[in-house]
Amino acid sequence: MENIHLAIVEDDPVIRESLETYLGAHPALQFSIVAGSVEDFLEKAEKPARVPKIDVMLLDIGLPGMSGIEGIRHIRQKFPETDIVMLTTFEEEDKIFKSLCSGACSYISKRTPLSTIQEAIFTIHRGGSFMSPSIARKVVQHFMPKARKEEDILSPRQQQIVEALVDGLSYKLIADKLSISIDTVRDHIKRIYKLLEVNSKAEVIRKALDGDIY
Amino acid sequence: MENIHLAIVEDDPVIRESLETYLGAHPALQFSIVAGSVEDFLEKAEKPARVPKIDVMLLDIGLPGMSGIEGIRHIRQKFPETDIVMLTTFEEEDKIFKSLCSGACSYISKRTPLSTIQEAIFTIHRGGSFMSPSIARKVVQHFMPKARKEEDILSPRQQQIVEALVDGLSYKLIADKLSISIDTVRDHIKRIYKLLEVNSKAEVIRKALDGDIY
DNA sequence: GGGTAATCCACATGATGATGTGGTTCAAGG
DNA sequence: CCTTGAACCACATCATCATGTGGATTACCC
Repeated sequence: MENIHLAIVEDDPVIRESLETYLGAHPALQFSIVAGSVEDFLEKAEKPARVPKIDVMLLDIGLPGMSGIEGIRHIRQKFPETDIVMLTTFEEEDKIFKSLCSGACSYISKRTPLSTIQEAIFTIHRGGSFMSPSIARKVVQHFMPKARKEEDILSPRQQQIVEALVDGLSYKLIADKLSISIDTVRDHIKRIYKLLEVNSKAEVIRKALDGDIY
Repeated sequence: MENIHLAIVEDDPVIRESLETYLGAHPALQFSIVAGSVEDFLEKAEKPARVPKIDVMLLDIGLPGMSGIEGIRHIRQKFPETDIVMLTTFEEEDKIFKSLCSGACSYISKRTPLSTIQEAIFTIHRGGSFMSPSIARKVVQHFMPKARKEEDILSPRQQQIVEALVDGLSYKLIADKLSISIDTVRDHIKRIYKLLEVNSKAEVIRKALDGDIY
């Protein structure tokens, strides 16, 4: 099995060195770059004649200068093949999602034992993803049925109309599609607006796409 | 530590019984209901005078009768407190997401060792979530920056306009917000339509909310 | 220095959307 | 039996949107 090339970006020297020592001790793991900030990392990545190979990267969020989340974009630009693992003390939802949306592939709590982090690196390099359980829970909750404020307040017919609106159809096309008069379409939409407390197509589409309707 | 009450819905008797035997052997785990289909499960859940307690439920997808995914809704209606774990051979993306959207909290491959499944149950009962690594990867990829078809094709100003459209603002309000003439707003939007190859506000909002723009 | 692109603005026209009023039919429930 | 609500349709009016044509300024690149 080939070596896995790692990078760490972490400002706390204690954590950084303990990771470096523990993970570096494994024969299949080796460090390409160890940095204290994203800026530092990018600079070190420029230095060598040829760009170093990095398979998996451990990235802190709370960094001096550019935050880890901002850093993800820059790093992915230069290292599109690298799997980025956020390693952080915070489990705030918005940080988790911002990280994932920016392109991180895993999100691990710093409280996680080193041995588990090591396992995670192998898992990730195999094409998987490792999430701390509490973080995974937050992620799956994002898919879950929402609070259902509007649930069942729209009749089946009204839901069809909303679907059509979301598909970008005009009143005329909706009328054709559902084989009803355009005035009836207007009528439905009037009622939908009242029910959803909106007053434009745009807002309906937004609500629908945000999952605020069903 | 209190006992964890389990349920299994799985049509394959071999798998069902091996789970029952292995997991049931643990002193902290006990089975409330074991069923071969969702229908079977719901019937058994009705029988006793008082509704049985179920903390964690293992649910197969490929079931006779109602599929596991359909079943999630019915089960959550009756057992809103139960954490539902999909346990399945399939790792198809749409099934994963349909399950999560219906309210499953974890998704585990049947190839996973029994000991890991057992650990997962404890993790889940603690309020976490367990995903097989390959499945977790598919989940996080859903958050990742998309194929970037439209990336960078919109100028910063155009992106501001799109944002405003998504917020449901009219041309007039956008003009006020950006302190420009309404005709200029029209002008921007004309160009945006050409770039995105659409011809209505609705489609722009859809694209933006689907992440097809940035 | 001419080409290109982004931003800005104006005028005009037809299509679409938002909203109100008024009416019919049918099915479900008190 | 009568009310209520969903779904259906029509007419009317004003606002907003979609689209075209034409022009100005700035800035950057070859």
